[in-house]
Amino acid sequence: MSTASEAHRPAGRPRTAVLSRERILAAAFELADVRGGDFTLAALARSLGVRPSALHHYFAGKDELIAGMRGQLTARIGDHGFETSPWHVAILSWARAHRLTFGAHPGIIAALATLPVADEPESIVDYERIAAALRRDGYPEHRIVPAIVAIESFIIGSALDSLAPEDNLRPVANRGIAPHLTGAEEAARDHALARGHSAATETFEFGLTALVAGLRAAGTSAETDPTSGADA
Amino acid sequence: MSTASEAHRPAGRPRTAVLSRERILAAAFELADVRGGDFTLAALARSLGVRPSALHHYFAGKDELIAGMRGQLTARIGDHGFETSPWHVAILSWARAHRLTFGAHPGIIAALATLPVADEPESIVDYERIAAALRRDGYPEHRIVPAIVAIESFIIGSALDSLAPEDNLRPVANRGIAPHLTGAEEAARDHALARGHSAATETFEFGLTALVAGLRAAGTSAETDPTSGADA
DNA sequence: ACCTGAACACCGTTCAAGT
DNA sequence: ACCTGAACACCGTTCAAGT
Repeated sequence: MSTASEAHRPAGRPRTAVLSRERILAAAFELADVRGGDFTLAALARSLGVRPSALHHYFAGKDELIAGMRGQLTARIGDHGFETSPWHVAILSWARAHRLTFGAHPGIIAALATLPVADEPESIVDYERIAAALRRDGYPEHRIVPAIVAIESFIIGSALDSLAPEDNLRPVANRGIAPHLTGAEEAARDHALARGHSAATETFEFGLTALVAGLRAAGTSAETDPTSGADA
Repeated sequence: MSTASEAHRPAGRPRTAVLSRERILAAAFELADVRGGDFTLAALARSLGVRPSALHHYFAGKDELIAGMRGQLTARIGDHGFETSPWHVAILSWARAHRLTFGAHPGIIAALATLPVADEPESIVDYERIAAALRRDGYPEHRIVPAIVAIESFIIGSALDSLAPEDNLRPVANRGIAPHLTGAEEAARDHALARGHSAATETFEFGLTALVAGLRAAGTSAETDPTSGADA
C-alpha cells in the first residue's frame, strides 16, 4: 500500500510534487499484483491518495500508462545471453523470464496482451538483439521475424491461460462424457506434481521446448515447401 | 445492421417477443465483426433497438453473453477429421479454422482470450475429440493435455497479435538502431507476398507447423528429461 | 507546473413499473 | 413473461480554477 491517507490536500499546486512517473508506475505494478483487482485509473489514483485527473499530467491516458509499464518490464527482463549463447538456448531463458514477469502481475496480463505493441525503444532493442542472434546462427533471413513472433504469441497465450482456474479442463461434472480428457488431465497433473512443478509450469516448459525445437528444425533443414493453408 | 429504428416502443410486455438468445447472439457477432467498435452491451442494445436492461433477461451478464458466443463459435468450428486422420494432420485444419473464426470477429478476440474458458459442453466435446485422437495415436498420456494447451495458447496469442497494426515490428523511425530487425522484417514480408499470403498468415503457418512438428517429436521420441526451469 | 473539483459522456447491472 | 425507464455505482477524460 502506498501513502494514501493524507487527510486532505487543498486545491492548488502542492509545495513539493506528490507524483512522478516512477511513483505512479510503482503503484500501478502494486495494483497489478493482486489478481482480482480491476486495474483502473480510479483505483490507481486512490492508492496514491490523489484524484484521477492528476494522473493525466504524467500519462496522456490509460494506454500510455500501460505502455510505460510494458517498457519497464521489458527493460527489467533484459539480456539473456543472446550474444554468447546460441539463440535456441538463450531464447528459453528469455521466454521463462517473460512468463514469470507476466505471472507476477496477473492484473495487467490482459491489458498487456490486448494493447498493440507500440514501437517502444525498449522492445525494439530487445527484438533487435534476438534478431541479430538468429541471423548470426544462420537462421534463414525471412524466417527470423516469424520465429520471434511465434514464440511471443505462445508466451502471451500461455500467460492468459495461466489466469484461468486450475481445474479448467478438469470439469468433474463432465467426467462421464469426456473420459479421455479427464484421464489425460489427471495423468498430466500427477506427472507435474511428481517433478515438483505446477501443472501450468510443466505445460509451459513442454510447449516451449517443443516450439523452439520445431522452429530450430524448420530453420536448419533445407527449405521445404509446407502445404499452404487458406489465407484470410 | 439490424432493425434498430422502430420509432418507439411503449413500456410493458410487447405482444410478440422482440428478442431471443439467437437474435442477440447474431447481433453480437455483427457488432464483433467491426474492428474498432467497442463491444459493449449498450452498443449491442442500440443495434437491437432495445434498452440494455432487456438483454439481462436472456443473459445474466456480459460474461455469460461472451461465453454463449464462444460456445456457438466452438460448435461452428466442429470436427476436423480427428476420427479418420492422424492427430497431427487434423490439428492443423482445426487450428486454421480457429484462427479464421477469431479473425472474422476481431472485436471480441480480446474478450474471448481474457474470459477463462468455462466448462461449456461445446468446448468439452471439442477437447475430448482431440484427446481421444492423441491417445489413439499413441501419444504419452501425461503429454496429451499439455500438447493441446500449447496449441491453444499459440492460437490465442496469434489471434491477439493479428489485432496489432501491420507494420508492428517495422518502425521506420528505428531503422537505424535496429538494422537486423528491419532487414528481417522486410525479408519476411517479401517472402509472404511472393507466396500470395499476408505476412500474418505466413507467420501463423510457419509457427503452427513448427509447433506441431515439435510436439509430435516430443511425443514419439523416447522420454527424455528436458532441463527443468524454475517454477513460479 | 501540479493538483483539486466539477463536469461530460459513457459503462454494466438492478429493479420497480407497465402490459 | 418481456420490455421500458429510472436509478446506482462506477469508468476515462477534459478543463477551469486555485496556488
